[in-house]
Amino acid sequence: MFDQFRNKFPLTDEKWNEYISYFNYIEVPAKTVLIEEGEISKKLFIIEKGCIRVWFNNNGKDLTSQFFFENQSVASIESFMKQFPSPVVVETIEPSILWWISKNHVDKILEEIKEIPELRDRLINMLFQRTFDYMKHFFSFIKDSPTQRYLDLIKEKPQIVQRVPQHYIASYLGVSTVHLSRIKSKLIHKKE
Amino acid sequence: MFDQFRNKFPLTDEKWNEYISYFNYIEVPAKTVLIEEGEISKKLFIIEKGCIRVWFNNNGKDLTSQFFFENQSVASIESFMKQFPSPVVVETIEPSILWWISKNHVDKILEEIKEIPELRDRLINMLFQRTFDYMKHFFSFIKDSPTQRYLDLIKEKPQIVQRVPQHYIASYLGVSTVHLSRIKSKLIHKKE
DNA sequence: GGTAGACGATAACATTTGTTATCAAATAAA
DNA sequence: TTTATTTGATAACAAATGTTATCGTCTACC
Repeated sequence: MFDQFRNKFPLTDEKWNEYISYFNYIEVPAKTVLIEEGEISKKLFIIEKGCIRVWFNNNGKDLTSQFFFENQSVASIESFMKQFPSPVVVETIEPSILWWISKNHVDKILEEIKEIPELRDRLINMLFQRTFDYMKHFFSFIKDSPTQRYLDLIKEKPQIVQRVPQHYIASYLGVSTVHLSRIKSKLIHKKE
Repeated sequence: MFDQFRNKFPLTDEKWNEYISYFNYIEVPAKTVLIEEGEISKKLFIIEKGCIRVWFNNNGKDLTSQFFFENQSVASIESFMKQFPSPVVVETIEPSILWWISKNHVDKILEEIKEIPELRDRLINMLFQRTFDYMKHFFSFIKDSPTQRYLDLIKEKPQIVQRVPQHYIASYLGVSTVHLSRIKSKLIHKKE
């Protein structure tokens, strides 16, 4: 699992092995809640196999903010970084194989990494990149119609459309399940 | 202008004076375009007095993404950091007094700052914080009604409601000017 | 002072989207 | 296999929001 990333990190073998020894292997069924709403998140997950959804409860309505797949890391990021109650639920969609690492160990790694200029700069770039990604996602909400957002999703994140049940996609796009059905139906009839 | 920030930066007086010498003073009237759409942004601005709007053009429609006021720094941030064409326009709303600094100088300062652990960590925290702010803004779009977003705006950013013309606020909230008028009107009648 | 432009309210109508309910198909569990 | 659960489509109606047009007020500028 971790070997594929080995060459991306200019670390000694000792450090590398120390870091990967912090990770714990688990297998979980579909619909397993990994982090509950209100919980202070102490774990960050890496997905070896499977699919995870991050969502929050808005007056009983299920609102999905992100999906994650193989080789991505997942956490209730604000809760994990700042140690306050998680506003979101982190939950598997498919049966999944995961590796998790504790907050303490991540902090330790981060502190050490910051002293290595190359990795420090990469962390900073990653944070910039994340901001840009959020901006992009955010802009699409104000400027595009749900139909356009659905078309973009098919184009840019086909995995989501293929692997995720449609009502989760609706909650991700910010429309009702009924309306997403309508959108799909209209798209099909236009094509013909 | 810069003295008020002096004690926040653990720098020698020489460094501090060098850094502030990079800034250039300008005064501009209302509706001055500081960065055009498509331009590669070379400047970052700090507002001494006035108010700035960042917006982008979506099929002829004016969509506002952010407002900035006194003591805030403004740039077409993706364009400035990555040097690609700016997707947004940066424009004054009121007559403004500004200080700008060039990309080269910012890069120089950032490189030097990264070597000072306290400032480096503050930069990293700032980037995390920015991500969280974007997430928050983004979430409010999917979970709240325009009426709720307007009420939040009054509560959390009263400056915007007070100083910014209403049609810009509508474009910031993602609704038509007519609809924002309706929202205001309904709120007034409910209160009575 | 007068005039043009910017700004905001409102009405009438069109379009989009949500809600509730029902049904059918697929899937998982027993 | 049988049954329950999940998933998705569709119809009918309600609510939210956009569009276009008109009008009044205010402000900047000549």
